[in-house]
Amino acid sequence: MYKILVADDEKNIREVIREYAEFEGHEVKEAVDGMQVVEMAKNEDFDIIILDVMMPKLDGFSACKEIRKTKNTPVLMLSARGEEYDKLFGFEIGADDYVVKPFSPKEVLARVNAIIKRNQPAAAASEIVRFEGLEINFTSRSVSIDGEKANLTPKEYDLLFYLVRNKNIALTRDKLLSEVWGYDFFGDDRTIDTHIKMLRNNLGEYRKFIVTLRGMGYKFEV
Amino acid sequence: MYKILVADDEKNIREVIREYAEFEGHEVKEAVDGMQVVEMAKNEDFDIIILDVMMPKLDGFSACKEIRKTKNTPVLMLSARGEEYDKLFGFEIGADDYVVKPFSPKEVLARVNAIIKRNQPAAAASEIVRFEGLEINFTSRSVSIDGEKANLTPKEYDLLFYLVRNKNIALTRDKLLSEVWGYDFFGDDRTIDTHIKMLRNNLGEYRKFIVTLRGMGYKFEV
DNA sequence: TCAATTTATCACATAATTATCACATAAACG
DNA sequence: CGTTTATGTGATAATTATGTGATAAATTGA
Repeated sequence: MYKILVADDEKNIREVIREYAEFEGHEVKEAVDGMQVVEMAKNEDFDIIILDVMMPKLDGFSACKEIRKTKNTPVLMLSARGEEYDKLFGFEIGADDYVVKPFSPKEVLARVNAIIKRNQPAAAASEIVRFEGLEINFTSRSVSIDGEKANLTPKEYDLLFYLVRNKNIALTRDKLLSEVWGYDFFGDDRTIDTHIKMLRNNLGEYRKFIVTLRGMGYKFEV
Repeated sequence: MYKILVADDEKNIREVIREYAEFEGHEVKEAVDGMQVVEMAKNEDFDIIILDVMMPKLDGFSACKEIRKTKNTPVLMLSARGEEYDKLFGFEIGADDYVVKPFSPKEVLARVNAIIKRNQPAAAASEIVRFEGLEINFTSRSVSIDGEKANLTPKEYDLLFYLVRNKNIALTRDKLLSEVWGYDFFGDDRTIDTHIKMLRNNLGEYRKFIVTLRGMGYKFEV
């Protein structure tokens, strides 16, 4: 069962997707404009967000960009034929896939399933991501650098994994502290800096992926 | 490592895919038209075939159909925007997935990986597994070390078997307790450590396979 | 039942990790 | 430029996690 957020100003579009998705056993929530979908996406974790390109208040592209500032939730774009193909095809705005209207709900759900599967590899398959020579295996809790096994401490793993799971998202020290150290940690902000330092040392040349956001925190940027 | 066959008449398309795929450690062969790809696909076993829709001599749809007469090799279709959407979306011709040009090689490889994983169900577990001189026979519930029968206690067998069945997967103490001891065991976490200790002692030099994941638990790593 | 075996827990030894501090360095700012 | 502020970093004490031997409790099998 997936949690799906559908954003479209046309009621019948939302309904046809809802109907089909619920038939497949998914949970569907709806948004009617770009502002609303951004709001909902920030406050709740969805497995996928389906965004119409043409929406009141905030268009789909901008909504997608806005969402991506805080979450990596997969996004499927819906566009009418002829609408700004280049943006769509370039995947510049960070959408995972798109469907051109008119579509069949079956088609949309097939893509939804494909995207989610791609983003949540089956339990059997190892969950591995790679950035150049930096390979991160979440399943086996291991990291290798140019094929060489890295030896990280527990906090370093936790920190790196969190950064990577939220890659390209700016993370404040507060956010990192509460997510990696736990809400009940009341120590010093600067503790993070030390762990970032150690993580960087362990990552060798791939320390470049960990970028400092002055006055804010850090992010893993690829 | 997968064997990938890329068929496209555009050289730069083939090259961009080859480059990215080889970076991921795959083997890539190329075909420049529909006839050639059918020929190659029939004579050699690939893990996946990437087919452009528009190709000289024989188009991608027909090539796919032709290949499917003799092989079930997964097929990923590449199509330019606007090309016969209906056929594509219907997956009528038996393609496993499709990507619309222009695409990012990353996107293509992500789909390649997804398709291959989907098509290679985990091999049936062999009743006997061997890691160097450590032989584990699940059927007869026995373990031998360099040919010498090891004498494990029931819990040691259970623990070892579980670790091995989940090799290369990080297992928390909680997970081990609930899976090996049972969900209704409410004892001490550290009990595991003692059993790991005894198991290690029994495995001799092959204790190296059992690695401690500090702050987390253990895993069997090969 | 009772001895043998297995299991769970404890206590202590050892090893690894972590948080913090102090100072160095770099960036931002007027 | 000099000042202020933020981040980088080495050192280290304190903390925490794991390894392990001993032992008590539980289970098994004759």
